[in-house]
Amino acid sequence: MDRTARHSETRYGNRPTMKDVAARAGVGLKTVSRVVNSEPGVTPDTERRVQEAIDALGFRRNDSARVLRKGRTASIGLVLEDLADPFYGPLSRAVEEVARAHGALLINGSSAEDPEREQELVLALCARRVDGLIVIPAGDDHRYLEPEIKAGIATVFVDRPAGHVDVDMVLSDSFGGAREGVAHLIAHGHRRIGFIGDQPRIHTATERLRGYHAAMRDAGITVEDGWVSLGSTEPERVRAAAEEMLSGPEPVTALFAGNNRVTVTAVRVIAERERPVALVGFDDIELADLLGITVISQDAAAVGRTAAEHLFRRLDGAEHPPARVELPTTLIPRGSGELPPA
Amino acid sequence: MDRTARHSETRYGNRPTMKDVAARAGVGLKTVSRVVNSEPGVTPDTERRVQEAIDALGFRRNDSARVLRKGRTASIGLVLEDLADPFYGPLSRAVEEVARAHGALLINGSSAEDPEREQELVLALCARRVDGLIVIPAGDDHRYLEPEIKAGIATVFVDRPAGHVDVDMVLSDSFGGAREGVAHLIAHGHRRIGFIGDQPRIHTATERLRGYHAAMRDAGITVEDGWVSLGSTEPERVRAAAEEMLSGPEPVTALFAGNNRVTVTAVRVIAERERPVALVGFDDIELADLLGITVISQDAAAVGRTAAEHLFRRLDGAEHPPARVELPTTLIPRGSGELPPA
DNA sequence: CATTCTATTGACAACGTTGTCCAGGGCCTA
DNA sequence: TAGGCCCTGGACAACGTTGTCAATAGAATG
Repeated sequence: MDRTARHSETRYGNRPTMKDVAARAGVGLKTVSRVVNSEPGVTPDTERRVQEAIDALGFRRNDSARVLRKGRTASIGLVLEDLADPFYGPLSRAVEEVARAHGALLINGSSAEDPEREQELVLALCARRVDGLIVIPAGDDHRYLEPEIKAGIATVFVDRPAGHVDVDMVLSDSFGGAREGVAHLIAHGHRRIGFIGDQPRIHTATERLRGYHAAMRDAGITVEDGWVSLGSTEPERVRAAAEEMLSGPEPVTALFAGNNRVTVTAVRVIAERERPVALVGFDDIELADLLGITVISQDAAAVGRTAAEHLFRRLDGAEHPPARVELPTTLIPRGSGELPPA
Repeated sequence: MDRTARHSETRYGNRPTMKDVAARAGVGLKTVSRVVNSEPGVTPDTERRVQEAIDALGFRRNDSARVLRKGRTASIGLVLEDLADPFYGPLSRAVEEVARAHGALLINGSSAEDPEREQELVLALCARRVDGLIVIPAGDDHRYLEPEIKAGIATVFVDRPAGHVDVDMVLSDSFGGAREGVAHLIAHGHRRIGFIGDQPRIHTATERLRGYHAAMRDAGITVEDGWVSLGSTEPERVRAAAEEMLSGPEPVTALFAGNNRVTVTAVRVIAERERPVALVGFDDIELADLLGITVISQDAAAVGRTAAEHLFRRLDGAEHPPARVELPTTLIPRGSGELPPA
């Protein structure tokens, strides 16, 4: 028994290869390759014989080998925070659609807001030689990406900017959106307005807080201690923060929620209270219309689509310097943001 | 200029390989491989020299080549219906977590309920030689998978059964859940109950309908024409169906919604009406507690986790015949299902 | 000091595909 | 009928990695 046979015995599955197809069809290896890739230069008769052999053996081209040979994988990587978050589902789906239109597959990974896990995922994707990367960063230093980018892996950052590397970015106007939302509350008579947001190391969280402060300053309102709370978006934490702001002798009369998860918890807390509390949330939520929740909406699908289109433009050879796109947000009044101060 | 050089010029990116690292470190190719894979038998000094070369060149192992050599890709494929659907986000995330625990990456694809697209995706994943597949089928004939399964690609079907192939399946108890939900409405005094579900070619849709019929039969109620509507879950279609059932001289007093998308639209339609209409929906929805919607809940994360664990058990060598797991559902009463008939 | 043993290292083939190039056969033209 | 050309098909190398095996050097042993 020669070495090859011994080895093939231990292999898993043992699928037919082009060589097997060629043998069965009585043609050369390259001819099979030509048929599989619809290359010209094969007589209809030969093609038929090859096709029959392919069907009979259940042959399927091994894309790993193809990738190795061609250098391109026709796949892109998407690293986001949590696929289970309703904001990222549509974003991911939009990326997938664009990828599909370009004949590429999508490899997905969730960082769970952990910078180390983000890096681990990104590098694993690079080792797979994905053609491009779309990253919603968890960390704030992405110098580890430099060799990858230099090596030609196109990269687009989404939702939050990249740290210390010069790449394309697609962001939502967090600052402007939050400012508009808070100004909306002020326009409806509120002056004591609370802000509950995500952890301060997350860029969008601080941007939205900046928008809050800007709106307050514009209205000449001094933000008091205890009106602002940044931290995890765990329901318990948010609940505690909200209840704190809504209690005491001089409670806030309105809340601005820094993202969809905060909004959900805020709605619950407010629903339990007697006194009405105005609320504007960043990010739209399903059924928010029925609950009458006023939100600052960002179009997750549009963000994903834009990012993916940028990426593929790069892959198709676009050479312009890295661009930073900022997508606008929309205020959708539905009632909760138009309540007067109690 | 020789052929190699000419070719490498046209290559994209041109990353350093182990050969380059070896040359720089002044060692043999295999020694680099050993260092990269933490294999034993390398002196600390050599290892340091290699590591320096790796860092200096920004080398990253090419996993495509590795896969080709080793036969395993350490990646699994997940084909579902629509990543943007809130039911699939948590499912997908759960699969990802299990995959991560096994050191595998997840490749994702949405079939958009199109059987052809499902097949296309599945075969593309097979060509990538994913180690395993988790499929939420759109079509009802999966014989095209036979060569793949025979070739050793482990496969688990989720949410809906496979057609004409014998594989592992993880399902929710659609029949039992729907039956329980409808019985719940009957127990609260309803007899005229409408059922709005997904397209009849989708297995869960017919199973849930079967559950509806069973509950009605158990209660000795004859289902009248016009109480049942299966079709697309587009809001317009569902809205039309609901309004039809709720109009006329003898309207239904309660609705059973066949999935989350139907529920959402049903809630909207009911909210617009004066007369209260009872509602039970299949699948839980975010904020359903605040809206007081009674649902039959299936744990999407548990479904995903179970499926992924089955898959990896197979990949680890489990040989038992294909199993069919059915996960139970839970009735969560929140008000809408406990309304008496108007 | 000769000999055996072990630890370290590298040469080489192979994984399955695609790009390059050459051979052979048929056809056309003069 | 000879010469040239085009069309089809196949042999071969290369992609970057890992498994196998052999070679070398140094240590240990007698």
